Amino acid sequence: MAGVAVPKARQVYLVLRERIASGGLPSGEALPGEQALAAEHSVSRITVRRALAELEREGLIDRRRGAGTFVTQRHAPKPLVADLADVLSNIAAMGRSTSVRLLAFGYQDAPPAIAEALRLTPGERVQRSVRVRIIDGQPFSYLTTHVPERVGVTYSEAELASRPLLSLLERSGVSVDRATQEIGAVLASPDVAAALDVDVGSALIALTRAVYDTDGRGVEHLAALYRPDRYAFRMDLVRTGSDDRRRWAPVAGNDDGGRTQPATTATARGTQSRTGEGT
Amino acid sequence: MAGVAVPKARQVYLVLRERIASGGLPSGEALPGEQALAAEHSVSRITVRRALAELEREGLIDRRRGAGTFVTQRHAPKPLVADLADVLSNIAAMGRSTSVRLLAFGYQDAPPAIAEALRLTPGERVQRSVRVRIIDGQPFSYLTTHVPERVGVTYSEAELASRPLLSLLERSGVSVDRATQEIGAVLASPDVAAALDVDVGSALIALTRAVYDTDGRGVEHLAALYRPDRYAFRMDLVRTGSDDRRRWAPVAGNDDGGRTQPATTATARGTQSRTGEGT
DNA sequence: GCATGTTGTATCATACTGTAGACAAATAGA
DNA sequence: TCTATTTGTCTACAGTATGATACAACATGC
Repeated sequence: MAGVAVPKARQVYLVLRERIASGGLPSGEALPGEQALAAEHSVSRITVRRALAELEREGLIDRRRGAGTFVTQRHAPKPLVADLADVLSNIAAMGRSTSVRLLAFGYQDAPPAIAEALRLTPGERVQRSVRVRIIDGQPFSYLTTHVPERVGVTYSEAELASRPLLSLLERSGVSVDRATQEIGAVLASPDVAAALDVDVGSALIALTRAVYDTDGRGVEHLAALYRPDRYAFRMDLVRTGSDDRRRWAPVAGNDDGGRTQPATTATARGTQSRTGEGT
Repeated sequence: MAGVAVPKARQVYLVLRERIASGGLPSGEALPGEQALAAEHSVSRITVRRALAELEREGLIDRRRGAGTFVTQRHAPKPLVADLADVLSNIAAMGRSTSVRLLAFGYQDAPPAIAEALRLTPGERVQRSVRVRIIDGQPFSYLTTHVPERVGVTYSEAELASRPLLSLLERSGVSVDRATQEIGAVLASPDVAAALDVDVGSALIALTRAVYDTDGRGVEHLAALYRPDRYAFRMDLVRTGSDDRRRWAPVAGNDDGGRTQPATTATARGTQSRTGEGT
């Protein structure tokens, strides 16, 4: 890691921000003193102060000379929660205003990874588009799609910017049948960070989806990146089966966009590890 | 961001590492020259060289004076893939050797966020445990659980380290009924980073789950963090419904662990997923 | 009041980060 | 062979990050 290390001040900043966001340090709560934080993280007090200064600049904490440092009252807005059992439904059904910004649009040879996922012949032409989805004026997802050329030519650049891609495909006569998606996590690269208005190196949810028609041909490949503070996936499960074969089954998506939850009215989000032990 | 910025060398390093891992730069492919990379990222050549030096140290690239820089052939091992539709089944069924390391165990007052999620009375006592799950000798998940004291006392610390928590609960007479889980992404804090053997500030998948019994009482709260290079969630969907009410339905977890998939050559390699209790 | 603990400020020293330029050494291709 | 390109190495310099220490200003509780 020579030369590419994360500065200590940033590490302390990240830990404290995470602890505040996750509720580990409730609103109004006093933080440990700067000396204590310095000892806890094995850094100097000045380094701790840099981290605290950044948190204060962002309005997460309130520092009062002689008194201490306190978590600001104002709660961060809860992220939009999408039910994974019905991920592909129209997000507009959730009653939020969304818009789309088209960042790139064009045709090219299919990258190897895309061609493999969509079962295309190597070197086949695909349409590539990059879109940013915006909710209530703030970007929350960065979508890169690849579509085989024969499918892509059935709609225009303008249509892509205004209508969901899936509905465009079905309008074009594609009989969408199956999809496989995978969820992971990645760090924000500079271009994505700029588009989503986050710092480079922020954590993002990564969703990769391949959609197939009834003939098993790939018709869409989606690589989506979501801001975890504005978007999360939820899934409700019920325990089914007899005693000797108990297992879990997903609660099928309902049409209110997943608002009817069996539990958790206030989706406690990101309940994250309360530090301490380990190593 | 004064004082808590990510160094440029690390940004370049992260971007290139991501591009290699994602297949954007296939094995054997030549990278752009150092001058070109410097221009592309708007940094000096020396900064680019620092990033390349780190990539070379990790064995991801091969640099040859006079020739150029090339992506190493060796493929990174693909992550273990878990089917989200059957997430809570026993991971042992995957035919991989897993073990657990218990990092913390004790009783305490319920943190506000936990109490809210499990619908506990404020200040109720809970059992807190921190475990790291290891597969094939390598850590891949960091699990923090909170269980109401009345439930927690029915099993011992040693049992927690050796058996899935869910089976312990059912053995204790708890009638597990429903669960809600949410997926997001976070950055690794120092303690988690050490336990999972990753750099501080790495991206991790965050899964938060609340489990309830038939009376709607919370019996378990799990906050799990996964290394995305060793673990990912997958979900298969089919398009159902008549033309006017088309929507997606999850493919229920079947007992071949979801081997009957529509596609996903990319993830179908060999051992297949049933998955991960508590995991 | 006054002791204590807190944050704010200042100083100095050291190491790390980033930039710029120049040149050497090796490779690949004409 | 010759040329252009690429990586390897070196020097110099400015700016930033981190650390150690001391002291000032303020708040709280006794």
